[in-house]
Amino acid sequence: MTWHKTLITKLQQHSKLSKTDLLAIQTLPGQIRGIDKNEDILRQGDKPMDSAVVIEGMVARYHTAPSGGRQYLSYHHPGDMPDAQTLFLEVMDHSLCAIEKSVIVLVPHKAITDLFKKNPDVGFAFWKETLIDASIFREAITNNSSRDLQTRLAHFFCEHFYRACKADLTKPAPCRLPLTQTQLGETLASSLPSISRTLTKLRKTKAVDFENGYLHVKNWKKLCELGDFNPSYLHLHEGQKG
Amino acid sequence: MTWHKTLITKLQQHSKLSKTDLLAIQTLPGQIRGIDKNEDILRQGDKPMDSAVVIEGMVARYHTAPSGGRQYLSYHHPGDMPDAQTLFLEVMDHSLCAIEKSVIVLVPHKAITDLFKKNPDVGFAFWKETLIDASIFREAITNNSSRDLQTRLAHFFCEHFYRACKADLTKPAPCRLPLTQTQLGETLASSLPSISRTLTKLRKTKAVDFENGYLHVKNWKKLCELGDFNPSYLHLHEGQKG
DNA sequence: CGGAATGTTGATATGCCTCAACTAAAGTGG
DNA sequence: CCACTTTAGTTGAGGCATATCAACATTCCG
Repeated sequence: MTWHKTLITKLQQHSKLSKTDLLAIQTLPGQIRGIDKNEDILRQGDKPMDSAVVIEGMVARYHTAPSGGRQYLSYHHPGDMPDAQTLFLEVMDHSLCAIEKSVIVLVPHKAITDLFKKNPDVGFAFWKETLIDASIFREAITNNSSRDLQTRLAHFFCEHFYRACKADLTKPAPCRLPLTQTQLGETLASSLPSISRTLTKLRKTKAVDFENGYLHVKNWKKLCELGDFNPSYLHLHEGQKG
Repeated sequence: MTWHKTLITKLQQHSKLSKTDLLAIQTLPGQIRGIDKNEDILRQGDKPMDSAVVIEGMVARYHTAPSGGRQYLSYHHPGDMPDAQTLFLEVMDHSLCAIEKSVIVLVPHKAITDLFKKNPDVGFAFWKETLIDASIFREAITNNSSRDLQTRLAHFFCEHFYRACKADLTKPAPCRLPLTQTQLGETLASSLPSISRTLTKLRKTKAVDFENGYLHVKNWKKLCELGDFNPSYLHLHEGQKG
């Protein structure tokens, strides 16, 4: 299977694409690159000439505080283009790293924007992707600002599980989520000990269990309630609005 | 002055547009609407057929918690299109309201996307606008998650002041910021009393003063330090990558 | 097998929330 | 124009969630 298929599958989660559009996407050139665990793909300040499509693994965006601490902003899975904004924003305002050993494809900006000019609907699909991204950021603001830690954690698990299901990444019951508790803390504005204690509390609800990089969702409905989770902000109702 | 000029000025803050593009933008139809203070323009769940351009005043996006509380997500000024995402996302995942008496222009989605198909560079300029939006959301995640309250407040003031200056909204020294302390709290993940106390502390630094809906920046450099503020995430270096 | 990274648990400290009383300003109607 | 009501802001006291520090247990990995 070519990497184009991975990208197309992702776009089709929310956009309808014509035969012509699909063929056009498949003409995109790209250079495959393996990334080690914890390796940076891009750093704040970089001015890349291409954008990455995730093919395997998981990558994350993060801000670096003056103290050196990290604030993780989002996580990305196969089919995602986590630095799509570099198509039009020259300078990276954050960094991009691999959470686990990953594979990406680097696609030159010029090839992408030329494609958009010839096939506007492809451009709209990519645009929609970046708009869903923005919606996820908005939800993260609310999650980290307005919810208590247990709700926050549960919400984060819900989002990850829901997206993984939609992308069909989670065939067997346990869902891969290769994060340390430290990273969960750096995502959810919390400290490692608090994360640990809150995980224990969540475990006792019998709704989820998180251990060794795997998420075991035992009671989805209950987990959604615990996390105040409503998936509408993910906008994955397939194909509506082109 | 027609409302198109307001929109064009905003786009030109970050994108170069050709004569043809400018003329094309000026053919956009739009319906002018006045909005009262605190009136909602759009609510979570709405499926609008047009997008709003702010012409006068200030509007905000917000999430509503189950308890009824608000989390403000962003603030928008003349020239902004705060619901641009509805071009491609059918359902509103948040609400949009006027912070003060405002004027907006409603532009039909169809007219906008038709324009993009004929003039891709105009589409790219709008796209860039939504990408800057996303960058601001990312910064808000970090601000509300990783910084202490005083830094958070100072950063918020920096962002507002910087954007106002770039948009040339702040000819006289005091910069309009028509928010109550309650709203500041609902923006910065804090309570009213904490905001009040922190404002007093900030006042004592002689870097800023905020009162009666006006922001008095007295020492910009110091305020930036207090707020850990670096404007690069606003991507307003005019015309590059246009 | 040994060292590093990760996770658990406890004790203490603290920033901020909540509640509450009060002041000040602004908007409303007689 | 003034009394009344509402909204906005200040300040204080007490309590709680969570940060921080620390010791220990566990797992991972070369």
